[in-house]
Amino acid sequence: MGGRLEQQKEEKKQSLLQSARELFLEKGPGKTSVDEIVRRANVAKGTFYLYFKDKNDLLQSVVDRICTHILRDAYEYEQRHKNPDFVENVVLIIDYIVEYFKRDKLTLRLLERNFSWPMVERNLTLQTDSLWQDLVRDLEASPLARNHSPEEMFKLLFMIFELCGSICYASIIEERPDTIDNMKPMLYGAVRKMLQ
Amino acid sequence: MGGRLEQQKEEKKQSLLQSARELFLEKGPGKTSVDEIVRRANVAKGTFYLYFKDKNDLLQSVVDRICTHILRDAYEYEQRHKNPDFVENVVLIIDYIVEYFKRDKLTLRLLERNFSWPMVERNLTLQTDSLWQDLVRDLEASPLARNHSPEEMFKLLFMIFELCGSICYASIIEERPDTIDNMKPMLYGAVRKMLQ
Amino acid sequence: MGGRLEQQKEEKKQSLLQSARELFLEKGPGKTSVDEIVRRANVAKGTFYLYFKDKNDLLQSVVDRICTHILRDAYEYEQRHKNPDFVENVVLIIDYIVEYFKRDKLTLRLLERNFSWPMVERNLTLQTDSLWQDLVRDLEASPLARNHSPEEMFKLLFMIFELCGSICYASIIEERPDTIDNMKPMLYGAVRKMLQ
Amino acid sequence: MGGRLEQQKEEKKQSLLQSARELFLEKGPGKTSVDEIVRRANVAKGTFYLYFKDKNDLLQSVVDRICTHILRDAYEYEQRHKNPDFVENVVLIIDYIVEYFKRDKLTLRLLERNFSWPMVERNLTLQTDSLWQDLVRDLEASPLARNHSPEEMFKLLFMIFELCGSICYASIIEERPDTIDNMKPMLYGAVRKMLQ
DNA sequence: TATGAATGAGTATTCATTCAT
DNA sequence: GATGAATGAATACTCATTCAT
Repeated sequence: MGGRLEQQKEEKKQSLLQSARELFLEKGPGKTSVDEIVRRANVAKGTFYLYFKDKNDLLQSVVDRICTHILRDAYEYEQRHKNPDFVENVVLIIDYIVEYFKRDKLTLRLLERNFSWPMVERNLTLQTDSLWQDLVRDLEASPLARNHSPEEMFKLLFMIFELCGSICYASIIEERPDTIDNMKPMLYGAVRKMLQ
Repeated sequence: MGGRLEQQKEEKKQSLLQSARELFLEKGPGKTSVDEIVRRANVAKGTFYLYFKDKNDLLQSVVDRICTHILRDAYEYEQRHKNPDFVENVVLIIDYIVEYFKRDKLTLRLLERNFSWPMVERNLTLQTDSLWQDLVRDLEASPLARNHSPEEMFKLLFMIFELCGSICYASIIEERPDTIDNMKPMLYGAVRKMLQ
Repeated sequence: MGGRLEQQKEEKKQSLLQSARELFLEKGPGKTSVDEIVRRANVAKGTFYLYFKDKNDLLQSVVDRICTHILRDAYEYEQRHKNPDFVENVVLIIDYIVEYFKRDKLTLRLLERNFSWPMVERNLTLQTDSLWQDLVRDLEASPLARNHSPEEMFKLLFMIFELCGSICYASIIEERPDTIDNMKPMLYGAVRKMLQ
Repeated sequence: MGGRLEQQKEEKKQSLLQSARELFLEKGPGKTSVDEIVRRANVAKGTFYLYFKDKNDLLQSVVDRICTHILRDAYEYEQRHKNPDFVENVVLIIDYIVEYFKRDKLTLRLLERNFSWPMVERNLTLQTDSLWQDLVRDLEASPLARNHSPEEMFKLLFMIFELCGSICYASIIEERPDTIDNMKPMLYGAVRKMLQ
């Protein structure tokens, strides 16, 4: 009993989310109308407002999902290439993200500089997710933890991610002050120094 | 060199710029209409398009002016408090900017994370301005210059400013991940490490 | 006579009526959606249409009930304060209504100028209700009945109630052309003259 | 200098007013969209908002004009059929209005019970208009003026007009409690009594 | 140069009603 | 009887830009 209806509802929501993501990437959220979204999702206009408060609410959901996805992949990547040095593991994560945005400029443009601490933060804090629990464990086991409280370490990571987001946007989207490939050594250098 | 006329034209442009700045700060550029701008500037609608290509062009000008202003003040502040250590002079500049945004959240909100390397960059490169020529001279005279090419040093500074802008926005506007006062030690620590 | 079921149905209807009345008073019928009504009544959307043809039907019912209620109270009041003069008894009823609306502007606003002869009229005509039968008996026994047919007397009363509704609305809601307290003497004077 | 542009502007406004009046009469203000109004007026959507704050503002203007027009005609009619008795002159005005609404039910429906004291009142008070100045003079010269202050007399007239509006609406539109022709004697009787 | 009237495309959101379960 | 998900028509209003004067 029961599943059918719930399932159909979930499908509609997913359809909306999917269509919106595509259109936001193609034309930007500002230039995307609710009309287009529902048309592409094959859903009635009113249905949209059954699942989302307004266009911004939907945008938020889309961005959240994208960020979560990227971060999860980044962490998995780090797990697969793990090495003994904590600092290098962080660089690994940053590098994954940089490479991701190099391949997917559209997403970077959508996220603008807003990449994701909302997400990271929430995940780190809630720790509902075993992936992040592991990351936290790694953090706390790192040599850095000797000189820093957990809170300080979070702030440090926060700064690193903000820096990463800003530099990606500036260099990949605007080639400012140079291409990302020319910025990478300096960026990673900065990350390493910050974690000393 | 028909002074009178030129002067009147300049006044209109300034008036437009001034009104726009006020309104952008009060309500954000998105919620400010060209109509309101010209009304406040006491200028006819059509006149607007004699001086600016479109609303975005105007926004750009407003932001440029604000950034230039802040940076100039920051540099002057640094000149007045100069000390022998190059790194600490950079921290001085950053600190001035942070304190400025603490006092003037509205401006920070307007600039968003977009604070201003557009400006700095251009100025540093063009070097039309004696203030910046001095900064460049200082840069090149610093111990850092021994291990870094001028270009690398610019990039390093670029990263520092981006980091500063991002952290100001996150912490001052959204108190994320903490208040700016609690973030400051970490931020300045990061800056110092990056310049080692 | 399956009491239980009938009772539950009646409860739903009452609940709908009650919620609607509250909302109509608070926000006006135009600004009240069926959605809100059913939500407040703890009833499913579809259920609404089991009990009422549409929103207007419900509004009609609400207004009817309110008018019936006020008129019943007005008549009871008159019965308690009865005096030998028929004209003064009518003034008593009018005064009760005026005072009621003075206390309850929200209801007056909902009724607008539409106060209620729909109700009175119907009741007087149908005479299903012993209260009104008494009023009619009083009417027919009054000195006025000597010069007027019963029909004329109804019309006269109709006019008096319409006048009362209009003046209440104008003076209580809009203080036009003056406050109700300043209008009262003139209004009651007019009523007395009309009944001469 | 001059006229041409102002004239064109006035024409647009008139066109809007005219189209709106037609549509409001045909379908009611609620069922008339701004779209339809501008289409019929051959004017762009935005132009509408150059001349009127919103649909309600326009409705207000339309109603004002109609009321002014009817009242002016009523007064002129009275002037043409003037007789020595003040009371009968008032009845003349009321009768003109009743007959007008008998012929033009659409307008009555549009006005609903809201006929027009806004207008009368304003006109009487402002007295910018010689027609109304005459009416006021007549009022003050009438025998009634001996027992009543000017203010009381205005209130009395106000009540008479409200009664007239209510009874017209009820009897002409809804035949409640009877046709207007059957109500007329009673209505005029009431007016005469009220002015005694 | 300067004006400001005119434009009309563009969009988010609401809501009464239905109907499959 | 009861539900509540789905519908999609309907609508007011904004605003950047142009162009005749």
